[in-house]
Amino acid sequence: MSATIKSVAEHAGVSIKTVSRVINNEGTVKPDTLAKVQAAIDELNYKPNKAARDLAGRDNYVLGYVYDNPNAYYIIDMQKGILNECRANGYELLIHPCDASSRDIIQEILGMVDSARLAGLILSPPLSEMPEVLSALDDKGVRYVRILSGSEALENSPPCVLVNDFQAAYQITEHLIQQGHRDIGFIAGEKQHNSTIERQKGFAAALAAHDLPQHPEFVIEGTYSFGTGVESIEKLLTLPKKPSAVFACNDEIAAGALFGARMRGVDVPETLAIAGFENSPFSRQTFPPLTTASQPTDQIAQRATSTLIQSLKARKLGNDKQTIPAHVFVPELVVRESTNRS
Amino acid sequence: MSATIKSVAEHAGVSIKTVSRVINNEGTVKPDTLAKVQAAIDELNYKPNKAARDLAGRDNYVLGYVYDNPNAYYIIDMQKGILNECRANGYELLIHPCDASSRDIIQEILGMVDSARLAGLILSPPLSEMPEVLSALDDKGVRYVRILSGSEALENSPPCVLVNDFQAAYQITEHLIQQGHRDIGFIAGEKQHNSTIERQKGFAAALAAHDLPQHPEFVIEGTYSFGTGVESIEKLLTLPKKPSAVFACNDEIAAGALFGARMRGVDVPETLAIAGFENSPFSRQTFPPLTTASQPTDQIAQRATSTLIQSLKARKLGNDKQTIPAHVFVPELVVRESTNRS
DNA sequence: AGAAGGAATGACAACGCTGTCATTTGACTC
DNA sequence: GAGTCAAATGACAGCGTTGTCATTCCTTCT
Repeated sequence: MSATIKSVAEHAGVSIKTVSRVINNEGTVKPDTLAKVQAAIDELNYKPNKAARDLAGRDNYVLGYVYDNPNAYYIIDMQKGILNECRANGYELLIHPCDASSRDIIQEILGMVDSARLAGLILSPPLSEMPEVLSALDDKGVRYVRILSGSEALENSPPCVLVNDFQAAYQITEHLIQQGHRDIGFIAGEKQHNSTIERQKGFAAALAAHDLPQHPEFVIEGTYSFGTGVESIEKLLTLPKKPSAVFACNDEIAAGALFGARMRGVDVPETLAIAGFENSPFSRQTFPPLTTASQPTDQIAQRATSTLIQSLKARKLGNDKQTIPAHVFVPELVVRESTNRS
Repeated sequence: MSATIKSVAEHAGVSIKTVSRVINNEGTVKPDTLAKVQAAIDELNYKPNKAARDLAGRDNYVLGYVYDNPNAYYIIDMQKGILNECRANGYELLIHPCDASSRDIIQEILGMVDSARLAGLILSPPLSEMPEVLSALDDKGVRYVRILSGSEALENSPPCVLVNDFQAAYQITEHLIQQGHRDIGFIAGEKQHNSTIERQKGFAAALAAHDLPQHPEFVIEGTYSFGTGVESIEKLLTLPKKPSAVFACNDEIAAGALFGARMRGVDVPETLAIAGFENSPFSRQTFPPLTTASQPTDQIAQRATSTLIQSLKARKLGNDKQTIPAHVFVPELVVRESTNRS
């Protein structure tokens, strides 16, 4: 059906191998030969057969994105960013949603890497933070890049991209303080997630920096879900001394908190200010819209992918020991009506 | 690294080809040979190399999902359903978000099919409703399954799975009428989408069936977006005669309408009832939660995928002319507080 | 017991590409 | 103008599977 490398070679009057060199940008082809080959490729509308490349070559142009995250907006943005970078570099993407709490999650991932001969994996939280998964991948020699919460990568760690949740949470909290709030509640996501930990640290640090007391009873543990928001606000608003503002660990919790406040007839932001985190689309669609921290998920994903591809290339060229510096993203404060008592 | 078919063959004391027969369930293997081979496969933890299969075989175990849809929840559910079926049948999935309005969308899709040697494509709206895309695929002989709005498939059409938007919209409208509403607004999505057309027809049919007048000024055209909801409600609420209920073409529009109503201080559902469509997660997360029609997106996707795989098998066996009957899904009415003036 | 014929199995080429290594080309030196 | 050497190109095997066709093994029938 479609043109093969052989037909291109004949068309251009060169050997198959030379065409292969052109396709792979090996750089050792004379300019006019290159032009001839390019012309033939264009004319025949030739596309390399991925299966054949994968089979013949050492390296395989397929990346995998493994995730367990109920947040549809996050996943879609991740996919978008990854795909952008994949397309630019001739890679394909296999997606693999999974259940991180499943007993044989490791076998599942390893099996997938094996059967699809993946070149590398992109890992986002919570999978990127599970030591047993990482060490299984290390043992097998599977390349991967991690996206995770933090501000500094460990020495000699596998490549990663960081999101500075601490700083962003600090800023959000500081914004609430500047609005005059002194009693600020905190609603946490899953407490084993780094993002939760970092955000809570940022929150506490901002309070401390402004000499405000920490109220343990103002900190509610939960999950990254709407339901947690609803329930937590219930708890906070029935306290003898109530907070006047709440920082929710993500927008979904914040939306739940907003819902809960409304059910109890509490006005937002007049009586209670609510801030979220993530800048997901619905932070703009609640009433009132949510103050939040904007996390450029697609850019983070794209950066992670380019980092992975870079590390793959480094390995191919043999300089495997080279460490790729981790890029750090800092989510930006976005102020909207939910905290704006003007 | 990983075991090859050859090692399995040696381990089991049979030929490579026999192992291949086992892997592919060809059924012409004696039970005890089969058991021996299976044991060897399990013991060596052998996984067939996809690239090699794709290269050697006629058929390729990779499906593609091409979509252009801003609705993250919809896409994630689609992916989930497709992947379920893919895994059950040993297929891989390549996802390809794209811009349906792009000039060379057809070349883009064809190129993707070519270079990844896709076995078949899954198409959801709006791509599944674009004649130029479909005929390009037909010309190229690319197999695909469509998901689209309707209640009956055309004769001899390529395989598809239908969603009966008409009937669901009829039910929602009837529900509003039963709540005592006589002046009901309608906010449409993109008017070229079949789903919009069918939902509007269902709406009109229900009004007619209950001898209610059609108010053209109550019908607002827009897009499937939050913004449309906000703007449309503005238009409807400034009419000399206002509707007492609104049927929005999807949940996102409905959420926007709710937002708009709230901005104008209009109580929902007391003064204005609002219904959406889709049962996306945030229809449960607005205040008050939205009445809607539940569309089992992941099941629809799974069904579409199994239909595609079935049609692929049929072609392989030569009985290509066999038409696979289209399955019809009817979204179910879900009543929540946004229309419930009790 | 031998023939016949279908079921089960195997040998081998082929799929389209890349890696290795050999060969050719051409620029430069003396 | 012959010699040198790097750059450019090519010939060929091999990646792990499946398709084709040949072969072997049974079962059944005469």
